Amino acid sequence: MTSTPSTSNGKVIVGMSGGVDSSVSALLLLQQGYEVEGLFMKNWDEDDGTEYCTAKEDLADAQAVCDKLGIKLHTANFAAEYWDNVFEHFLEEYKAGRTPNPDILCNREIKFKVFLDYAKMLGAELIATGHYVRRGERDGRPRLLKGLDTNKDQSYFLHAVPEAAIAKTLFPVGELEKSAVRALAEEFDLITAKKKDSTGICFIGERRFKDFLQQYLPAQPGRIETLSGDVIGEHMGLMYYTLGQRQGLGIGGLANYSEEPWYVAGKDLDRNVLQVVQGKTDEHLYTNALSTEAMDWVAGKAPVAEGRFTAKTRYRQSDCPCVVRSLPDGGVEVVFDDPQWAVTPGQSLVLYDGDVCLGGGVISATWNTAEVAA
RNA sequence: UGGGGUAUCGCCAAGUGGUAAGGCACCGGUUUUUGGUAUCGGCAUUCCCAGGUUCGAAUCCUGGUACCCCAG
Repeated sequence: MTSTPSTSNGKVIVGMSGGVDSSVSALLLLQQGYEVEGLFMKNWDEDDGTEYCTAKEDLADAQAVCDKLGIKLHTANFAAEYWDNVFEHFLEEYKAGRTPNPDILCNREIKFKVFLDYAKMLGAELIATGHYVRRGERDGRPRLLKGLDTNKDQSYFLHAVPEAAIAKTLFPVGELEKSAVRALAEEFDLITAKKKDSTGICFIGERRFKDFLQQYLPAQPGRIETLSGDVIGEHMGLMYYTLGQRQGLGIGGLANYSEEPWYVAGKDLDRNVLQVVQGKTDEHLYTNALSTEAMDWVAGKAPVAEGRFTAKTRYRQSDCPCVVRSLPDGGVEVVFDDPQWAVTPGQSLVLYDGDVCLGGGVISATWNTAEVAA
């Protein structure tokens, strides 16, 4: 099957998750002549009573793939770093009533920092991951580009990785469609060929989210109110809900209201009240402007002080045209051409210039402005 | 305890003699490396209870029970 690799291209450590994407990444790098080794990271210790042995299965799959490819698999446990640099911040955000995206931090702090350093220790200058993004170059500098498969593009999650790390990373599947990746896995008889894509927080996995949070953040029940102040339910704690959320509110039919479902439109932290509106198109679910905290620019600094770009406020969203203005504190203010649905503080705004992912920042506030985007 | 009204899935609610709509909620699947969204599927052999009429009733009759409103 795979020919004996010539080592002419140097040594690269592939982050093997036990999924099909990283499996095929390793395969492709071998074919490209790299000296390939794998690393399986375990960054979450299941100390909670519940049993989730998926990590064990993933390791077994990663090992099986490496055996098949004839490469060495290292293992490492970065659980301490994950807890300190990702999870604690995750909990702090939730406590503050916001909705963080831990995987973005995980990429910046773990996969493209701790892992990268670890790879150096193993004698490799390069790492590789199974992300659907591409590394490009413009003006002699490394760029983070969207994956070719627009349906799988994961640049949203990597926007906070600095260009120095991007420069040392290979993204073999970023050039491929997902279907081609699976076909390759099948062709080379990799055990992960038909494995379902993993979801849930990276390294933690799929959970009943409210139950999961409840293990770390105690319940603080309060009222659910309409914007006009009618009390129509009870919530378990504001941190368990996010803007635009429909499921889990437990609001049934009400005599003097329509039959439309209810959505979370806001949180009143002072009164511990969850504010809801009825119907997905309620105007209070839309905002057209936002500000962010200090940005993570892939290139290290803002491309321009002000300009037109496109942006995503959540993963897998289409690119939305907007005007971006830099703020003195390193953040940006963004005004969208069109109103955006349920933009949520704590989540990340990610900016694009065509296929180039410029960077992004955590959304700190949203509002509506009458100001027309230039 | 005089008068009037209502009792159908967890909630809202169709159905007035022909063999239980729909929505919300909830549960499960799909989509998805956050949360969320979206999407598909499941969800009352039974209509407050007990009798009766009828070939046949949630729908008619009788008697209970509960709640609501107006009178006291």
